[in-house]
Amino acid sequence: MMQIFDSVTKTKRPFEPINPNEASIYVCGPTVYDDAHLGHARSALAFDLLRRTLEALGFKVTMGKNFTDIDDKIIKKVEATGKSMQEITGYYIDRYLEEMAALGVRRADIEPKATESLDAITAMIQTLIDKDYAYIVSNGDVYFDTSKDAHYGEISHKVHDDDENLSRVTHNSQKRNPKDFALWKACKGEEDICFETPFSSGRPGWHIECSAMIEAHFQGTDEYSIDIHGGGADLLFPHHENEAAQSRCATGHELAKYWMHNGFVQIDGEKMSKSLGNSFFLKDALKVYDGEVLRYYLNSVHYRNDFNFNEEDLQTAKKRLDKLYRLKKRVLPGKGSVVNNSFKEKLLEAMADDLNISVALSVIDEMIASANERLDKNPKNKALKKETIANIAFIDELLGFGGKEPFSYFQIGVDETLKEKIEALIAQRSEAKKNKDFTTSDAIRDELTAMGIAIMDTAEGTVWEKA
RNA sequence: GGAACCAUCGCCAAGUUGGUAAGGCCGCAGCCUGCAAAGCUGCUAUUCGCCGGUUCGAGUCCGGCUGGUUCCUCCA
Repeated sequence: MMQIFDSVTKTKRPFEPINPNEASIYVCGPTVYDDAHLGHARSALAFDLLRRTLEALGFKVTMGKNFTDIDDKIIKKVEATGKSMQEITGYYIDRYLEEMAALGVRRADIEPKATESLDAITAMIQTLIDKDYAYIVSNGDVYFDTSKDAHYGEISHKVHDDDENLSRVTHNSQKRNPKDFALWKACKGEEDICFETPFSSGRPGWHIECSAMIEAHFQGTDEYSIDIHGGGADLLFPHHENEAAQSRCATGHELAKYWMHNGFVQIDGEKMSKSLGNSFFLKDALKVYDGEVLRYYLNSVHYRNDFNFNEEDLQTAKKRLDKLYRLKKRVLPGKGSVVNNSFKEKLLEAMADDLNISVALSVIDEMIASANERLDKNPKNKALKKETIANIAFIDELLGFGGKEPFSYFQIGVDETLKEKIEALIAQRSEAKKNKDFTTSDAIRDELTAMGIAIMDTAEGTVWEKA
């Protein structure tokens, strides 16, 4: 039984989907005005793990992740660069998908964009106006009236207004209540990007697009539109609170049965932010580190915890992944047989417990140690080799790592010229070793070490790895 | 100012319903090796930020304190 920590009730709850054996998930995607950073990666990775786990447990998963492609920041970028909105958003969407693919994140089944969902957005706003949950002010802006929703605040538990807060958000608006938020922003000038609607010419507010897209793309039931709504911890308020309110008032039922939020990424103990100058863009990380190693590292801490990114821990994570690939080298070539049942069950049990990745990784480490031990005792254990191949394939399917050909894994970043040089040196060393000329063979090994190449002598000959 | 979360070995990090501390990295000893590396074996927290309380028994529950982070404003 899958257990999910629901951020609204703040408890682990058994996952009982609204439709038997199916799971509908909607995750808030990026606003596409800039490159994705490690925080985007972590969120994408966390929900990729959720999706894979649910699928492994037998659920038919439908995953949606949106692209916010109308937004103040995008408009600013249009003004700053002179490029069209489509050029900008198209570029960053492509980059996002490319970079997430490098991390092994599977594409969502539904990837709606705000610009392609204007009918649904307009319809939902019109419904809210008709039902008197929303109002139009003189300049054409449309606001949601939070005082009309008795359940407003129940998602984030932020019910009470204190005077301090009121003074911060009230001014400069024709809002009826301080917490009311914009569903639709009317055109302010020629520079604006505007769409025609019955209420005014303008563009959607941030929160409404998710609600509208969920209604447009998911079936839902009388009680809920989707099973799980996810996103970064910062989205809980106001974004998800507002989404929940709009959907509740427009549809008459709750938006999601479970709400999940992932923790933040910090860099060397500090919040990642532009003002601190320590934003770590994924594209830069991928220049230095292999995508699979990054995936392993970013997923190695439970999704709800804050994640402190640093080089040292990443190298430690790589060492752990290396061990899996070294085992894979020992058991290949050959075809996999059947996954060890107890191993599979332990892995699934760990992941079913609100994605307990730490336990899952320890189960894998124990499998690796056990297989190595038995292989030491009996290097020709074919059945074990075949089972291990199957075990690793299962890890790749469930957790998304371990799928590469092991020799190429250890040779990432080594070009053909260098490779030939390394292999020539190894051949020379083998020759020297054969002649018991250990002075020469050790000198060659030192030379390889200086090149960042580690070698190891095995029964099948000398193999090498890029350190 | 209001609210939430977190604090476990040198480092990273599990530990729902209280019952006597997973796993990885590092380190030490050994096996293997020409020597290494890799792999394997063994060792490495009587203790879970601090102080009280509840209990036969608490890392796990309650109260207080200290430290860190986050949200309340665009944000994964």
